[in-house]
Amino acid sequence: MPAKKYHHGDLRNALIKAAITLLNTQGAEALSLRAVAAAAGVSHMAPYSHFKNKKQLLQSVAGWGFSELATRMKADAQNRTAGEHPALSYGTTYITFALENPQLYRLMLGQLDTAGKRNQHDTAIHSPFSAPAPDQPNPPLPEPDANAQGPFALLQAAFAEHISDPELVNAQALGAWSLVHGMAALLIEGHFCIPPNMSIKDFLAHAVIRAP
Amino acid sequence: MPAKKYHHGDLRNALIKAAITLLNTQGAEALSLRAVAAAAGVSHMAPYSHFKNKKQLLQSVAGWGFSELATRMKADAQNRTAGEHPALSYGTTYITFALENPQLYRLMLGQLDTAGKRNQHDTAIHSPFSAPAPDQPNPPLPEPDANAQGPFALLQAAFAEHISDPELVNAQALGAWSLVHGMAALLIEGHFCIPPNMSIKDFLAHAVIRAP
DNA sequence: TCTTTATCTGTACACTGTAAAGTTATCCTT
DNA sequence: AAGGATAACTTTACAGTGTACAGATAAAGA
Repeated sequence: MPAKKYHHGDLRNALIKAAITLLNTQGAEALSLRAVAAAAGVSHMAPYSHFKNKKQLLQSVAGWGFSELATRMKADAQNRTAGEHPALSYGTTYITFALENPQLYRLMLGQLDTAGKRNQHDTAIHSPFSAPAPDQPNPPLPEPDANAQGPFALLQAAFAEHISDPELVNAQALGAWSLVHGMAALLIEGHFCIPPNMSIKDFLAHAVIRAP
Repeated sequence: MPAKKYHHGDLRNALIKAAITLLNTQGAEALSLRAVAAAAGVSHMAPYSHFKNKKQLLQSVAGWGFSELATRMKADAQNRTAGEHPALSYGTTYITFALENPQLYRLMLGQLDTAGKRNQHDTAIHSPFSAPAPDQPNPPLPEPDANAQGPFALLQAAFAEHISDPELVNAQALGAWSLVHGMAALLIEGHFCIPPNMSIKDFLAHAVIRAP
């Protein structure tokens, strides 16, 4: 293993990794570009060889998180018990991930928007439900995988099995996504807790509104 | 009207107002303490006479927003058509508010947590669904009102009418809250749009999951 | 070997939040 | 009305931030 080279060799991924470590240990406030560089053992300007600016580094971190989340969602969905609705599986994985990685999840949410200046036609949803595509150039960290069919499409397909109206299918899928997304956000901010005698999956199932 | 006094007289509220204006015109990135002070026509240290630090100013801004939102929710809920579920009314108002004030809403979300350092027992939910209590000392801006019964309690009561199990009532109310919260967040980040031929209320009603 | 090029360092600057001390006006007592 | 206490505001100062620019270094190709 190379001890201390001038050219790091894999600085880009090392920076993302360092950022995640820093995030988990010191919190989001301490996540400065300089601190990340120092944690990776390079000068505070080295990151600019691999990222346009701080925001782009954070987006790469978020992208890695989304990629990781998508991988887990896919895996859990395949292992689910027969007859279980895919949405329940996805949602449980999603919420579990958020609760296990609150700092990272918060950062992911923060990088979701296009920095406020939403320009014309960026349909790139960049979310767990439409495949992240973390970054274009270098291959990111372990690179879970770039699956063509995002979870959201599968979600729609699941609802389409019992509903004919395509607009209703869409609304239902978006409703499921919204519910899970909102619940994760409220949970990690501590606005309520899941009753200790319930699993996340049970609670999620109970939280689905019974239409009158 | 006083032209230019050394003692502003109402600087605290002027700062909150200036912050909101700055937020809507220049965006969140430009919302520095110094910029807010300058917009209010005072030195950059003047805010420290009224706020402990920047975070406290932002929390007051968020608090004003929550107060405003709660007022609207209450008003709309009272004017709703007979038979309409309170949750649908609340949700529509909530989402409408978020879409009309995306910058403010984002800031409100960001100030929701206890700055990451969630300490032991802060049950203070500080959200639209449990009354904001924007700040303790000075009376904030127009001060909509401090209603004892928060929207969330009313939400629970509405579900309790048709459901007996109290734990299920709670889960349903939290599910409704999560759905609305998540949908608002996803909408303002542009992850999907409400079909142009649908009202927010219609879409929300269609998004409620039809349990199998 | 020499040149090119990507990667990393050093220096510099504008801007941020905030600490400390000084200034000014208002209020409260007499 | 005089004078002192106090709250509101200003000035100065400093460490930390993101980033622009120019230079140093090492790897790769000629």
